Amino acid sequence: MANIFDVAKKAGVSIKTVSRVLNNAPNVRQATQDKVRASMMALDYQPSNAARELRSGRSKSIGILLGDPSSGFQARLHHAALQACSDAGFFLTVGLFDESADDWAGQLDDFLSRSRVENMILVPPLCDSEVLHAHMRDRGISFGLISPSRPVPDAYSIGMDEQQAAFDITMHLIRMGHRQIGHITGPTGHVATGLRLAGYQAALAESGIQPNPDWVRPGKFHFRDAQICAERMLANREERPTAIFAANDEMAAAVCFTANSLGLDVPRDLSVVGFDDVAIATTIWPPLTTVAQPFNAMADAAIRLLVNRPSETRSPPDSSILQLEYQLKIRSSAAPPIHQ
Amino acid sequence: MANIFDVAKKAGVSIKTVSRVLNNAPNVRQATQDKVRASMMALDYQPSNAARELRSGRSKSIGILLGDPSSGFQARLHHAALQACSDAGFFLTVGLFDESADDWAGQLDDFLSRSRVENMILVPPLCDSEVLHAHMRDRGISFGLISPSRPVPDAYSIGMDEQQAAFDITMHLIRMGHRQIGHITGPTGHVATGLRLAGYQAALAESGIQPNPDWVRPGKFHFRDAQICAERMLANREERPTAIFAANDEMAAAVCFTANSLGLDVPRDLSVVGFDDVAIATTIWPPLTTVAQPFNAMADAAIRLLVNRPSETRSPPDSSILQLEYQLKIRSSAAPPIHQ
DNA sequence: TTGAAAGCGCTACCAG
DNA sequence: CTGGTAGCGCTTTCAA
Repeated sequence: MANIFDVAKKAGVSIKTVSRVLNNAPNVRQATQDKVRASMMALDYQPSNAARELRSGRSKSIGILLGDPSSGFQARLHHAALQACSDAGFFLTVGLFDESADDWAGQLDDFLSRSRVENMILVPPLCDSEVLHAHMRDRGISFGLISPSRPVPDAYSIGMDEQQAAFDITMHLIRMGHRQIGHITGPTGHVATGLRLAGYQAALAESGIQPNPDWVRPGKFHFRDAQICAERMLANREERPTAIFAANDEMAAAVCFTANSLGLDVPRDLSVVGFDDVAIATTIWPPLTTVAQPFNAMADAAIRLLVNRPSETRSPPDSSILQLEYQLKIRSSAAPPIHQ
Repeated sequence: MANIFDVAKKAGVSIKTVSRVLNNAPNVRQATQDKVRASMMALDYQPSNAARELRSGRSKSIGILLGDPSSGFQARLHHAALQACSDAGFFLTVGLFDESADDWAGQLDDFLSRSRVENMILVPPLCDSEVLHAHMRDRGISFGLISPSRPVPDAYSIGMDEQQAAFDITMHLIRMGHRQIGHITGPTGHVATGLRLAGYQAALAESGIQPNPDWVRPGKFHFRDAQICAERMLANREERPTAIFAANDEMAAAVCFTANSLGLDVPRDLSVVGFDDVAIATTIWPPLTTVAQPFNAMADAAIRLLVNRPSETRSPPDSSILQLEYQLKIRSSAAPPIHQ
């Protein structure tokens, strides 16, 4: 494989000039640049990451810590990070993380030493750990947080307006004509749980709908728990919701499942909406109407901020969360209620 | 961060000796080794991958090409590869691959140039592409194939006995007392489809059960298609299967879904079994009885073979598939039929 | 069994 | 705007 000397020789310049072109340094005449680039092209030149990293001390990898692989949310974020890295010419170095183990800091340290990355992306629930933040600061690691509960000093925080999204999707149901709307929440203690619930409540309030406390139940983000919630909510044939908003897609799938087993057709007899837009939303049938989190945009933003930090954004991260645009995905799990 | 000179100085040896210890080279006295290791420990020394790679030309990364992120199968394999790499002290470099694009060879070349890996793992469907094999051979890349349809010269092939597994899980149903067993197949053209079907048929034959052609239907490995198959199979209340073996877990989930909507309880009125043991198998309720593919063992084996190649297994790969042990996961989606 | 020294491919300092 | 040259941290020949 060709190296920088080959390119320089072919272009009739010094290796330093080739290096400048490679790094988009200023002060290279356009004509020289073109010559160099042509030469690189002709030789199918690819710079050696190892050499660049060794010499510059800067790594072309961005680290991410991932836990539960069966979580659709993490899987989706993982894929988005992969995509974003690839687009930015970086590599993603994944550290498998045991969230249930005690030693979070130790696990982080091991990963940092082994991988030598200097940029990290943290996703929930790790992104809210102050111990982890402190360790990264100590080691001079820059980090981006995706969907943290609150911004963190010296870190880039990226998220979306979850409450507004929950409001919107509930309003979608209301505008279709639903007034009996249930909600299955996430686990207590999880920020998203509160935000999504608040959005749901605000939508009801704004529409003058009296909330029914029996129709708000805790599903812990799990299929099984949500199934039980749905059974309870739908048990009373006289008085049951015509629509259910589940705080994530796995739970929405569970609601569909339960409805079916009670002889209810989705969406004819019951509308169901979810949140996140992960794999299961389009695996099952009917596909779920849900809130699509801007996973790709979030990962892109995180990487761009991390990577452009010294030049473009020369300021240290401000202490706020960069809110990205979510999207309502209208699919077929929700429809107007049947009025008799 | 400490470097090899620091370690050498502290241990009172030359850097060459430290290097020998690092690489488990022979010809280092035990006492010297201990001294060096102690010194490494004390300084919290981590060798620089960049420097090692630059000098030796050998990379600590193993490449993998991944396509459809919503495929539970690929997601599971991805995670297994991550785990195996981490255990072996390697890094996994993922290339996002567009299986639906034409230019497979071009995509591979790009990845290879950019990443500079010299070891690759290929998973279905890429692992069966002869174009890809040829390109890797040309570039001197060693590669391991997971679940290829047939072994490939100069490559390590790893898989499991799919037909036997399909036989086993069908027999599991039969031993519970089922005699009316349906099967939903994968897409035609996919090796696993034929193997799993053959295992199913062999089990029926061995048990003297007359196969019912209406009860074998094509689900293409997709939830939606399988749902339609299940509706057809279960439509006839007089004459319908008491158990269905779906050729993957997503389709088994679809069968559960359909059964529910027809007022059938799983497993009381219908037993359902799947294949693969991916995330959805334990997300839904009841959890699926299924065949657990040895994902972790397959990834481990692939990496071990790739990495130990020069020394341990000095022979080039023999042209056979290393068959690993699968496991029947007995969960609650299958039970004995109710006899009246 | 150990050590001295060369050099992998690149970036960065300092000249010109 | 461009070039010479030192050196990142390690592995590897070659000697001892």
